[in-house]
Amino acid sequence: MNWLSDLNKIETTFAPILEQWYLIHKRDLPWRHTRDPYRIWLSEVILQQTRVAQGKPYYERFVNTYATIADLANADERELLRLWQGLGYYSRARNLHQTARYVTLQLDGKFPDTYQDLLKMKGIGTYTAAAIASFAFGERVPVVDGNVYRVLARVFGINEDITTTNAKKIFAALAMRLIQSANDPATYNQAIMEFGAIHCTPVAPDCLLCPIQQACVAYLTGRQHQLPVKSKKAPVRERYFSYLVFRQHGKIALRERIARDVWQNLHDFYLLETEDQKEALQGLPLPEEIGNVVQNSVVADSPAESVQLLSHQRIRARFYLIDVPEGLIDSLPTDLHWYTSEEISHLPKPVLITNYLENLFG
DNA sequence: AATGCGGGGAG
DNA sequence: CTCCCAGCATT
Repeated sequence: MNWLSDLNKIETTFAPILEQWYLIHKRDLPWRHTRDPYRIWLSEVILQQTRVAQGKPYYERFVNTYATIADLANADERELLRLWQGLGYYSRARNLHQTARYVTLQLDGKFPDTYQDLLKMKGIGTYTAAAIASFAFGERVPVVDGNVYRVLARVFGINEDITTTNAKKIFAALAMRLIQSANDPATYNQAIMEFGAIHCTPVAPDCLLCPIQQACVAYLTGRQHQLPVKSKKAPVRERYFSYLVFRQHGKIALRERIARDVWQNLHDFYLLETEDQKEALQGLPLPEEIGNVVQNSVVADSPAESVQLLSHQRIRARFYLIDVPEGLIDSLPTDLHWYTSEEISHLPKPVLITNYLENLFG
């Protein structure tokens, strides 16, 4: 059958075509100049769900601060989180630290060097394991990330919803067949992601200059903009935060967030969350533990609302600056700690908090 | 199989 | 505004 031979042809020529395209069009990125598994791992974790432009300065700071995995293993976790601040998905930083310690202490500093062993590390899933295995060790295992889903869905006309388990199996199997024809697995893996990132882009793919245009099912059927199929995500949760910013002698009270919630292990102020919008301190249900203090303190702020948009929540926050009189400090909750502005600058904090403090301190 | 987890840039 | 980014862990 004709269609069968055509399909086989594109399956075997796909990888070499992309590899050739890559050699001409690739960007010069810092992690492409090393085969050190530590640096490759670092770059891959930073780039999880993160654009190259956003992650690049963080990568530079991390390799400068922690030159080796042993340095990272010995790092203070708070300092590490401070360096990660602003990048989001903070569990990545904690998992990074945990794996650095495991490799340094339990594996005698020898980074796992196969896909299967890499998968066992905290924070390393199928994508990152494939990336490290191929980039650092040349293993012939395909990366499947958001770029790959998009490129393969279009070229091969796959309509499966990419958020489903079935789709993951289909794409993984196809990717495994395709990489068999690559001249070099590492180059091919870089190539397909780079191709998705700068050529076969989500909104405006450059089909007119595409090297596989005549083999692309989406192009030939005019469905570039329908593929890949991705089901709707859950609606954004609305949350209302009222922060009580206790201040005394220029120090401010913060505490570490420990609940299973956004910004775990980062620092913020005393927080009252309500089910609906509260526009003034008077409307807040003040708990016993702070009621006395607030009643007898000077409230300096009549705060405007600041909004922090996450991908899954919209947090509307108001900050009430509260000058605590002498003697009342002992009646505040014990998990609050007092810091100077200098000390606060070293604490890892959400962007919402950092922005407020910049406003406060100038 | 579903859900939660940040922040920012592009269009 | 919407989409989605070199995903992963947990339940």
